[in-house]
Amino acid sequence: MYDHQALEKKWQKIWQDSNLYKTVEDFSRPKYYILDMFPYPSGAGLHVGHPKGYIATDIFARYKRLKGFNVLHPMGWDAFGLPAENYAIKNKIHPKKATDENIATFKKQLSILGFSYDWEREINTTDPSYYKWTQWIFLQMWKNGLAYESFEPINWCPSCQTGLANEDLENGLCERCGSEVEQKPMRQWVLKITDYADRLLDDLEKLPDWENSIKDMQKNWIGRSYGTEIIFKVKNSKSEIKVFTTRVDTIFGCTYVVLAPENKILNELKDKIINFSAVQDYLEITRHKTELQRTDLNKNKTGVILEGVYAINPFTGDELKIFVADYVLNYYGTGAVMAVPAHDERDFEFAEKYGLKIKTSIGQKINGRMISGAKSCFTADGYLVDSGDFTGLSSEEARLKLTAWLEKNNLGSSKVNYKIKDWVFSRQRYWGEPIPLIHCPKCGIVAVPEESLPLTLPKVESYEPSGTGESPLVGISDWVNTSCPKCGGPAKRETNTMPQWGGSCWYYLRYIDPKNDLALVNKEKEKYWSPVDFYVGGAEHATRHLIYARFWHKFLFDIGVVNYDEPFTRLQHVGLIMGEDGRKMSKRWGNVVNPSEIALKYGADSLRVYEMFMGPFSQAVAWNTNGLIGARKFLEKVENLLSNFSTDLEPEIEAEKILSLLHKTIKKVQSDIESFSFNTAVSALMIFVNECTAYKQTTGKLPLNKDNLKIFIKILAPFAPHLSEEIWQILGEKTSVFKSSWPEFSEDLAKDKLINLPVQVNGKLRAILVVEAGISEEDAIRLAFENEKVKTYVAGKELSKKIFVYDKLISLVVK
RNA sequence: GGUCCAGUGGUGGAAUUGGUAUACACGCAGCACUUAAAAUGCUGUGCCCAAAAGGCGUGUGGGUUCGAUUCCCACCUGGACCACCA
Repeated sequence: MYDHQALEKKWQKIWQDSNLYKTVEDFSRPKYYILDMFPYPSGAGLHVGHPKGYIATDIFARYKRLKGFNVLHPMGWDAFGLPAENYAIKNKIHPKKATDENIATFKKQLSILGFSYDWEREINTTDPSYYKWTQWIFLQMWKNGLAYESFEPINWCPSCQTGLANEDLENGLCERCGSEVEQKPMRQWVLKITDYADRLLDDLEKLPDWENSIKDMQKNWIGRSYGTEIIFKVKNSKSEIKVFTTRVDTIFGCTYVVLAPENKILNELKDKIINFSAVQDYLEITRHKTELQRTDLNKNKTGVILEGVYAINPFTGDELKIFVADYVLNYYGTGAVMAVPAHDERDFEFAEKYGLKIKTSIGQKINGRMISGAKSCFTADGYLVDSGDFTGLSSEEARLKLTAWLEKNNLGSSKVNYKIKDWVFSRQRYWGEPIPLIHCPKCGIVAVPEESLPLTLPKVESYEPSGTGESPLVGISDWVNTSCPKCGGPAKRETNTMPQWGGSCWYYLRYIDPKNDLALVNKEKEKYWSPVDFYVGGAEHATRHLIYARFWHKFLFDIGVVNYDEPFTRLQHVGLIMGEDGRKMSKRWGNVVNPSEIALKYGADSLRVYEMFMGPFSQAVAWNTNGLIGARKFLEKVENLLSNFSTDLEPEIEAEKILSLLHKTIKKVQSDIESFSFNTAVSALMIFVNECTAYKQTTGKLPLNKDNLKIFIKILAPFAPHLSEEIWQILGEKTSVFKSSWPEFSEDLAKDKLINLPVQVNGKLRAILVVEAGISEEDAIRLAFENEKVKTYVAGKELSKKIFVYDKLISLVVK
């Protein structure tokens, strides 16, 4: 047993007093920038799941320092956002005060775990000297036409009283409070992320060290699809209906056309629609539906025919019925689709319900014969049937030829569509960065001059949303009423604030140069430290933070602020730690485990080792206090083995086997840290300690001399820094183990002299030969045949095949 | 419905350019120490069989191979993300 509390406290103080983790600006050394996704400092404090990623990056940072790298490993706070604001409303406390208190709690909790952050670089997104630059970036985007004002309907959360981006929804519900989101036309600021959609997608190729799962999620989210835009003329009218389809090859099966309820063309056709009042009734019903009701997959598809108007199929000249139906979304493609019930399930469902014609235009070739006229809907590619001049072509060929025909006749063109929408970037709430724009009745929208940034948040009496869809800032007339920077006349400030995701889009750049008041980041420093070499955090950020940050970074690259157009070279996501009951840790289930309590009771080192040992890093695992005790026992064994070293006999013997094991362990731990396989690294350390303990028990001596024991402490140190530092000093060292260097292993020593060589007969394991490594095929086979066990299986049989895999196995086949 | 990932002992998991399946840890059982318990140490622990020998065994079924947890095909189950995206 060792007194972890005293020991950990002692070393944390010494490390802090000696500034051990201060980043040195030595540009001559190779750098390594390893970053955690910075936390939102909530009132609830940390639970044991939060530090999992921080422990991993801490181990990695310590390892890289030992390897001789100049390491940047900072921490900060993503502190704007709704929870602090809601807390402020409830308790009448300024959100800044609540935020500062939470940060203090978080920082204390983190410090107990012994992380090696350079706290001199701490940043806070709510600090005006920080958000000055968030505002500055916004202004650059605005000046470059990437931020625009829009009045389109957006997602509105009635409970949070704010507009939301598409990314902020979960199954049509507000991700934060679970309320049903309404579509509400709002004045808002939007960032043109769609301008970067292609680069965001294509440049994923530049990121081989990102996990595929995250890249796939981003690809999905961006959702690029290649297709064709087709013009359907409206009979006896100048109006035309544009549709987007990826399956132009099915167009000869098109039997009607469907418009989204919000499609503007409805207004154009108004006078021709005989049953317009029925149509209006339908639009009214749709308007009152929530997004959730409209997109519910189980719902019955509904729609109304537009009597008296017909669309013309550009290929066949057929007159097609036109419907309005809310299964067509106005915000994707053109807000209108050509319906091919024979080859699209949604259209099929709709056509069946309303008794519409179903016409096959794609068939399959089976055994060289065309099979067409499938009874239900056939959605795969095939060969065109009943398709005029295009009959017989494959779907793929047809798409090219049909599109070419449309282009030639000015009836359409090839077109790319994206699922990703422009980013709704304004919130009607208080606790966010003010958008630095001014509305002047004469000059229009004018930027706050850069030299007067930051535009700070004014103090308000009440943080309640105004209830009118505007932020509480509208009530601060002193602040709102200002003069136009251009003409000097009276003008009003923009009262929307930025969403929580703003500050986190570029924070990793600020750590490089956190106190610079003249620039976002000094160019020379940026060139040295950027990009982030390794970024670790939760997978829930795959389609928000990580897309947003890549977008901003590319923009910053385009305007020359950064020197490379991708911000994060390697990305690793951390798996959740679930409660002991297998459920997500939450107050609601009463299964939250507090890391500070665990660290005080069992030691920070035990917690660190356990969290790394639990299972594969990226996988979700349930917390288990017994498992934690196992990690604690391992450290006690280490302590027991080495801390009373000075009273032990100085070992003269170098037990050969254990020396070899030591070098194997260095090799294994090193490659496991590099690949983030901490669970097997810990296991290798345990195996080594078990062997030493067993040796000591039988001989009463340690199997290794002091220098070799020090090597072991070096590789243990990143995992259990406090205990390792203590033993390091007991072994006679005066400076920190973290000022030493990572040990080199000897390939020669790490190799086994004797190996097990399994012998299989007819695919079944029959014997294991212990032989010298590097044994020749001839010798190995001879030994195999001399083996009694093998003899019983091969005796009297004919040998038909023998396989020898060098230092791996022998496989004999007999008949 | 789409995209992706995963199914191995009582539990967390290990092993993949195809080569001894179950490392390491937890749990459990037995033993030692103890008046006793805890702690600690030792031993055992995939299944069938009293044991040995042997057989079976990595979700299910098939295939390729001297050899498959690993590769291929089909299916089942679970998870993550997205979802009427035309």
